[in-house]
Amino acid sequence: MAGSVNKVILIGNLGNDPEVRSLPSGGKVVNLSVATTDTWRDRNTGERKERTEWHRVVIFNEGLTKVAEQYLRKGSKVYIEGALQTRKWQDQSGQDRYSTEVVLQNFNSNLTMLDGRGDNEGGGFSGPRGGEGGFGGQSSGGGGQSRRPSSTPAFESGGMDDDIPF
Amino acid sequence: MAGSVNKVILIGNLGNDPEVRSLPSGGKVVNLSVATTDTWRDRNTGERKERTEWHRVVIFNEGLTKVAEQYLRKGSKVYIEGALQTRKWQDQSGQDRYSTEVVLQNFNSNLTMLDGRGDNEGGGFSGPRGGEGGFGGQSSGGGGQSRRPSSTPAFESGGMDDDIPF
Amino acid sequence: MAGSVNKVILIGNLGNDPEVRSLPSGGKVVNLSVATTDTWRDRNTGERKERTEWHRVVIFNEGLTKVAEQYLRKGSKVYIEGALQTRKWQDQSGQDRYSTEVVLQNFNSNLTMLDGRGDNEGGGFSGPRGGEGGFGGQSSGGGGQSRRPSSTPAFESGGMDDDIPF
Amino acid sequence: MAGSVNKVILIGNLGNDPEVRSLPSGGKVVNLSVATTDTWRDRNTGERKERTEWHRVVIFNEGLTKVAEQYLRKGSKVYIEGALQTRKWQDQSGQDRYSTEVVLQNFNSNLTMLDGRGDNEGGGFSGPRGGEGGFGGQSSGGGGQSRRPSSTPAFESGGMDDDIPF
DNA sequence: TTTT
DNA sequence: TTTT
Repeated sequence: MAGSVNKVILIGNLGNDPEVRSLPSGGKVVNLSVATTDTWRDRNTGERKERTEWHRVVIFNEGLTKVAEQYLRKGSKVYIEGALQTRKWQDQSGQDRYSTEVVLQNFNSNLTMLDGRGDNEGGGFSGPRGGEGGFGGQSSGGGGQSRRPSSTPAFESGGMDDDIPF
Repeated sequence: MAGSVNKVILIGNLGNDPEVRSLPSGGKVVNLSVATTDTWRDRNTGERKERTEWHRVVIFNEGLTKVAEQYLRKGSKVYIEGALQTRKWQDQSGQDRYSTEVVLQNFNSNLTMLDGRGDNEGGGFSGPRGGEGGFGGQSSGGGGQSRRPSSTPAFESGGMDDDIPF
Repeated sequence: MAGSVNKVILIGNLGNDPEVRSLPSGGKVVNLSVATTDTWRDRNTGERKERTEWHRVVIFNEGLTKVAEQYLRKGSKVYIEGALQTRKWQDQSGQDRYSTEVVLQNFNSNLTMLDGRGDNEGGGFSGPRGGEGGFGGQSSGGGGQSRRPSSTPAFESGGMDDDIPF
Repeated sequence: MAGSVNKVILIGNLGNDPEVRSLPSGGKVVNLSVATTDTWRDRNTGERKERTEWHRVVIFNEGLTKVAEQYLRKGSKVYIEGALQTRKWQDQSGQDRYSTEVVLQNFNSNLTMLDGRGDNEGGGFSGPRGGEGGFGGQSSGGGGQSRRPSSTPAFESGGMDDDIPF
């Protein structure tokens, strides 16, 4: 159909290091688990509420898989732009199951690291962005994750949820 | 967590009439099934490919449930802005299952009908939009589905503006 | 800088036919004037208010200039995704002036026609989209402005899909 | 008009402290100057290029003016969601001039601070977000700009997160 | 004027 | 200048 748009925009933190898999074709696929958290005050009681949502993100775009592999780590804050896709699979009993993922496949995807350096003393970094001369995917990598592995954190666990479907 | 964004933007068509359910609270929930379709040319064969994605949309926002119920029908083209949410449920065998939906619950949601009138003879229409005086959700409904022309409301025309800078 | 996002999303109507200019380089630039209108009810008086905003859109992306030139006309409804850019120029008295435009230059841009056919009896339609095999810009063109019926491209009908997973 | 969308999404840094002005009505308006930067490699020379765009952002939304005033400072990184608006004014010579701004006025706006703490010694952090019980605008404020340590809000500390399921 |  |  003409006139279709399918876009997801997320800003959140990685729950784990990126999972990188190699494809037979030689390419790579990267899976991210990204948390977004809404907090609000209960209209009646006034108490602070919180709900964390976990998003399964799959990166096929070549430039973006590199950014993810090199710069992202557990705890990294990212901006993600992709498309919703529901994949069908069979569970062990042969039953049909569905998983919905945020897919970064084409040029109309984006992955940008939002973590500044914790210890921003002068250096800096600016990863490759597929700008006017780009390669099919805008990307921007941020530095400094590997330099502070021990301080990874920083994002608050909201009551963890057992209910995660993937 | 602070600094979180969870946003989905869709433009697509309804695969069915909206499903409206009443809640014990007196409120209503509306479910939509929205199709988006990507088409592209195969890099190698050059043939035209197409993939349709179906999105489950759930509307809790009161203003938007009204718009959906009144104006949307099977085939309607809509602009939707909501958030990704994965819900856990049990299937008949008691097994955990998960469904990911696009939820329109809060002010930061939007539902706009994009169908002009197929036979644009006369009426016009501009539904309620929660603008500056809004009620917690921006909405704009359009009439003119040819299946219910008689219910197309006729609003007045907007005047021209001299102040355009180009 | 890393970690930057500059994105504009518009759905509106063209106030005029697209203005196409050829560049010395052989490329083309297309300018669109796009109107978006907000309507709301005055909080106090309850009367209906309306404000129309005009947006200057500039298309450099090659695939999208073609879509604009071929399919868009005065009145066309479009979905646009681009970036904000402010350009400096000198007026006749040599004074500096600034114009802010929505620029569609790179892959991270999109232009999709949202007009169904005015006389939508039967045919569907599916324009070219720069999908996985795209050329640096997602695009979807639609025909059928009633003002130029003769040039309406005849694309095949996209039928409804049985594969709905819910 | 129905079927209109006017949305701007920015992630960038403040070039200056927010400018806060009080209105006769008792309300406040906050102006931000936000930079976004695109970097790319020149297709021919291969050298790194950069273009910084400055955006004028105007916040009328009450909840968001508070967030801006309390938490944002020169250098802060922010996520902004608003609408494009062009304003007409007269320069000293009485000539018409136009300024295009990103306006955060209604519920369909958002302002979220993206700066983690520069010196991440201590805690996590979670600012207020106008969720389901919000006041007409989603907001998230973050503290910890090192330039005003004394005003760093003391939010509860986030624990380490062993619980992430994937 | 920011940031990298 | 559009559209409703």
